[in-house]
Amino acid sequence: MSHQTDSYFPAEVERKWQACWEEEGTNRYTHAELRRVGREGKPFFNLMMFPYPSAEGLHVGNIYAFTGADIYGRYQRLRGQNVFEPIGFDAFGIHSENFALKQGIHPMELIPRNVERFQRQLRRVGFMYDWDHTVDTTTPEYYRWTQWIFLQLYKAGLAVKKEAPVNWCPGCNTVLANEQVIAGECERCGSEVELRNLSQWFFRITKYAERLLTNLEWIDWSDTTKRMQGNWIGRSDGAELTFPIAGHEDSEICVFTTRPDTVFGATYMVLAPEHPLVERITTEEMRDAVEGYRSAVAATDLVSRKKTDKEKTGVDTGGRAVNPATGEEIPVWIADYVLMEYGTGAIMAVPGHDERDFEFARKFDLAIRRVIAGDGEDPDSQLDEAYVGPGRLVNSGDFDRLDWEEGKRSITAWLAEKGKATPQVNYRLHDWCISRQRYWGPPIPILYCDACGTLPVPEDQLPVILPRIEDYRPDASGVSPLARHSDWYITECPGCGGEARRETDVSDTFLDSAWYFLRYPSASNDQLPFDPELTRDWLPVEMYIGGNEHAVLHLLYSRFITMALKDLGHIDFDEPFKRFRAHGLIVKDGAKMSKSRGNVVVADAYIDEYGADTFRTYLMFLGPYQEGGDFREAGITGPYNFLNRLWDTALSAEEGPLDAAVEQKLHATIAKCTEDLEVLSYNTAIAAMMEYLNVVRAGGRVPELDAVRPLVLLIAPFAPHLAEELWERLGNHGSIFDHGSWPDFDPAKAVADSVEFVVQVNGKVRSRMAMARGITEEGARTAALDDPNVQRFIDGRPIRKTVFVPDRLVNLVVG
RNA sequence: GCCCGGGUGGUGGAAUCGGUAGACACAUCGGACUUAAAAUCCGAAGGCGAAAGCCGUGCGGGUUCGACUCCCGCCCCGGGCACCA
Repeated sequence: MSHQTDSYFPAEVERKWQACWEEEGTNRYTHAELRRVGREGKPFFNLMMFPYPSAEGLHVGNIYAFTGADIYGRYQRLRGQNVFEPIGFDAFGIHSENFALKQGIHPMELIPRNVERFQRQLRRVGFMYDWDHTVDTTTPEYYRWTQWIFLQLYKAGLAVKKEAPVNWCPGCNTVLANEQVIAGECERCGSEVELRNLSQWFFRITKYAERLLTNLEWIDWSDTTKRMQGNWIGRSDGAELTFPIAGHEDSEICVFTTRPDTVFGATYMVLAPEHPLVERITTEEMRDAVEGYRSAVAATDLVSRKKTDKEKTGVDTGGRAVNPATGEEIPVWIADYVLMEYGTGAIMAVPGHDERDFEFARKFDLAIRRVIAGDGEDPDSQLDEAYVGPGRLVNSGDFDRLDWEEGKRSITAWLAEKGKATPQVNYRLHDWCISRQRYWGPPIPILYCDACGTLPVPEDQLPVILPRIEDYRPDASGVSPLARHSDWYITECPGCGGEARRETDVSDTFLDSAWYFLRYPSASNDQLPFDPELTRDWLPVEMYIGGNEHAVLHLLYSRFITMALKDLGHIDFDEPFKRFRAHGLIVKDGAKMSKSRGNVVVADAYIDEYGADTFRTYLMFLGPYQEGGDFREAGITGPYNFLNRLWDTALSAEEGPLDAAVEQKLHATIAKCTEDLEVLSYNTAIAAMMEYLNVVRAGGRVPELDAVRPLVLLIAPFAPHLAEELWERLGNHGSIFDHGSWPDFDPAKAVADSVEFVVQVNGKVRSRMAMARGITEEGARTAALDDPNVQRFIDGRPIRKTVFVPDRLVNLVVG
């Protein structure tokens, strides 16, 4: 029995410390503590993206993400920060609902079951979660405030109902936000998305487009994430130009262009088939053709409409517009390559300098005119394809010879003077459609009364409870299953006391997650969504770690909601997450893990066999955290052996002075780990600790206690249970995370006295020799010349030049 | 098509203000311990070569005393965007 206590049994150690953390409240704050620490301490809100609690249980991908975030939190805690690390469950939404339908279990039963299982699994991995501050978006206590946020936006005019062409998924029987449509398909079920005109609730995120974009310049986020958001917002600078319509002096065609410098080359125009002016400008002769084309386009779904590889189609309306620069009359066509939803739904076509227009002009034999000449081209150089590069203006009247950039400004100013141009900025970003014709979400808190019109549900009547209904399966009607329950949707009008109908759509699950970080500190507050004092002290979030798959969905929406709440006076910061870091994806055999591929790694078996500490360390050792890595079963024994050796070393260590070599390596290791943890370079930090342990144990020497004690702290963020146990066995009391602190290092001691010096002859390594740190060029050169092998390669030739890199190398250039 | 990220031993990966390529680990091989095996410990190892040495960081050029690192031109893989005017 006695030998047992000297061996590392992860299961035992982990059980012990998880129970201890639970009992002692090591990772929990009481309400009073949260308040006090927020006010007086060093509050550090360490956030990770809360999971969707699927029925399959915790995924290795989740564990990978959370482990990296937990390590960062534990590291900050050892550095003396008061770390608040909560977790919650994002359990509303189509995904849960579809799964519930498939299983035939009501989501109100399924979800709590999943959440419970997730909690159990999360505890096993040893995360530092404050289980007293958790959220579940499906509870009325939470979605009451999701509805409250909707109402605040509604009152501010940021939530509006409008009829619009929307993405309709025939598989899920609901609308989707643009962000949820991937290459024309539903990101959930893969069905081809259709276009439907429906009345929907939108959040006017486009009002914030510019602010969402410019703040990207200063927030401390992963570049990849910022770039994706920037592209998504898609600002483009140009001008709106007006083209009079021949024979209709009372109306004109307005177009958006980023190339006003090419207006002299606009030889025709194209309207989107849905454009309201089509009716007016179409001539009698063309009417049949135009109507035919319009109905054909209307019958086309969004997917094929937006395909770029199909041949261009279109019809001449017979109408003519006047090019405001040249005064020429040019034909007006309609074509489906012009989209109603972007810009003004109309373009001036410049076939000489736009690939799409070029292709169209070629097909329909429309005039192509060069107005930009690149290097080596003249005004008459033939155009075999659209020239979209830089150059100088040609065939452009008084503007000839101007550089195109200058041309943009000059022509816009010239046309503006004539009332034909306005500088204009456009964004690719669309308003956020938040209504869903589904069951499993928070009902949108709106009432319709025949007498009073559209009314918000009074705040004191929140939450609007999602009723338990059994027939929650959606149909193709375009209305929510809740609309089948008049006992629920018929209610009393708060305005006139008469009969009112509830809005039967529920809100998008991305609204639930767009504000959950505000809720954590105030998770149990039933008076307010977020306590003003706690919010002031704990927010914005110090560090947020999550996947880049949410770069343009969750992260953009969260920023928008935060800005809106600030403008409405509820919080005093613009940006919710001071730092955001995207982690990589963990894959298996080079492919994303998925049930359909059958390559999902189940964590439980590995934790059973090796323990959570090994599993955590292994995941972080796979590769750079921010790049992800390939899960290979074999590799796990590396970290496992390392932790075992650490255990044995710690328990066999003795009191005594440190060897010089060990001391130097110790300081170097602390320095390296500190640097690496700051930037989430976990794999190299682990490698440094392994190297250090190899030095401590080299040649079977007896390890010193002073060599081991700091290492226990360095490993603590990775292997918290093991660290606690060793900390205790080394004679300490209480949790290492409360009583230990991250070790300091002395930069002077981190470098060795002797360095291995390289001698090169003509840039090739010819010798290596140990030299004293700080050796002079002369000293190094003399030593180098003493070396017979170096002499052999110099071969009696004169030394033309000596290159000296202090403490690294000397290169003798001969010949 | 456009914008990112990446191509390094048998494998995962280290090292990029230009300065010892392959740290650390996996797998492999050899040794110790064991009746034996597992576990553990010690050691070897980029390729070619007996050795000296030569060659080696996706490919082709270039700059440099010196290039995984910088420049030019390509190829391949992963991600994002895409008739956005």
